[in-house]
Amino acid sequence: MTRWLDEDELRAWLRLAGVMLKLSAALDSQLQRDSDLTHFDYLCLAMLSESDERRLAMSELAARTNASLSRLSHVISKLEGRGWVARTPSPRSRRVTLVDLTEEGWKVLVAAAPGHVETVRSLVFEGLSRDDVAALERVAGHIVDRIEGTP
Amino acid sequence: MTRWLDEDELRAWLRLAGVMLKLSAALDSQLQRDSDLTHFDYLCLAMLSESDERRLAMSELAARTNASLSRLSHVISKLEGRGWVARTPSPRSRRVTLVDLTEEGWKVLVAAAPGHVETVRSLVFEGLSRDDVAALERVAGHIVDRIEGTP
DNA sequence: CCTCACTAGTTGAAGTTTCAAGCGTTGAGG
DNA sequence: CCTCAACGCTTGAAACTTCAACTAGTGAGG
Repeated sequence: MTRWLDEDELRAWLRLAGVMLKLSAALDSQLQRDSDLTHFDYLCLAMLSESDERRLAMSELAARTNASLSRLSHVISKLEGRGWVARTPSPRSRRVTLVDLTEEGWKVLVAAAPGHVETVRSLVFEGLSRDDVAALERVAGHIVDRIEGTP
Repeated sequence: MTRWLDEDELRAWLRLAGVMLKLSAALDSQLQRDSDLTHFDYLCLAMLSESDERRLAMSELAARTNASLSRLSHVISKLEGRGWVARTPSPRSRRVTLVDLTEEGWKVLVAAAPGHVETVRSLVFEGLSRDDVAALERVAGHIVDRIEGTP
């Protein structure tokens, strides 16, 4: 027997589903319009910029951006084509590919960041109390944990 | 001057971004595996099934599924090809297209629902308190409202 | 009545993501 | 040493989404 969602859960679920569809669309469209970047492109550049030497192995970057290696590989090829990242073989192991953020890529990220952060602030955090932010972190963390615990 | 996110906001934001990427991927993959349906396909069938006469105009369905008309049109063509929905011109206005859920489509939805609900329950609600559910609804509602208020 | 801006929907191409298959590398066990 | 399964990554095709352009119908204002 299926345990259906009760009334409260259903309302919460529909809103969460709305957030997933609309928020990611809104972020994509702002970044696309202002910086010719996908939200996922942005995430890649941002993760690289925050790592030591601004460089990461493909697998590590895939993990940090929650993406499949295949998706990442295609996107990195695109970004590489634009000169924003560069692939270099790892000296450590010949099957590892390292991705570097180039100076160009860094500039693109720096130029895109303010608009993106502004959008996130205005769509998500504006008008949210401290408690709301804490609850958001707690609940979102819970969901991510459950997903990662169920492969 | 950009107002950056503070520490708490940043943590909450990274988790929320994780939810958007991972939860929708998880839902898609469960539905794809078990019922050969996209989460968006499922939403279309579900919205139709809950409406009067199991029929809606394209625009109305687009609004309820948070999709562009173009995206919807392509997907409805696919579902129509499988015999799960049918397009009929509206008697009210010749530019309106109505979409009906067919008997076949209804069966597909009924077959897919338990597994989908089970997945949602297990990834989202299992282990969440009443208060958490309320907070989720409140915060998610807040975000959706802000997006809809900023077109 | 017209006109014209707007609405509803479709379409094809371009861009993105997934899927499945494949290639070379590594390392644990025999 | 070998072997072979697992790892890290890439690739091409298929599936999906977006984008821009387009058809056609509607209705408010003149």
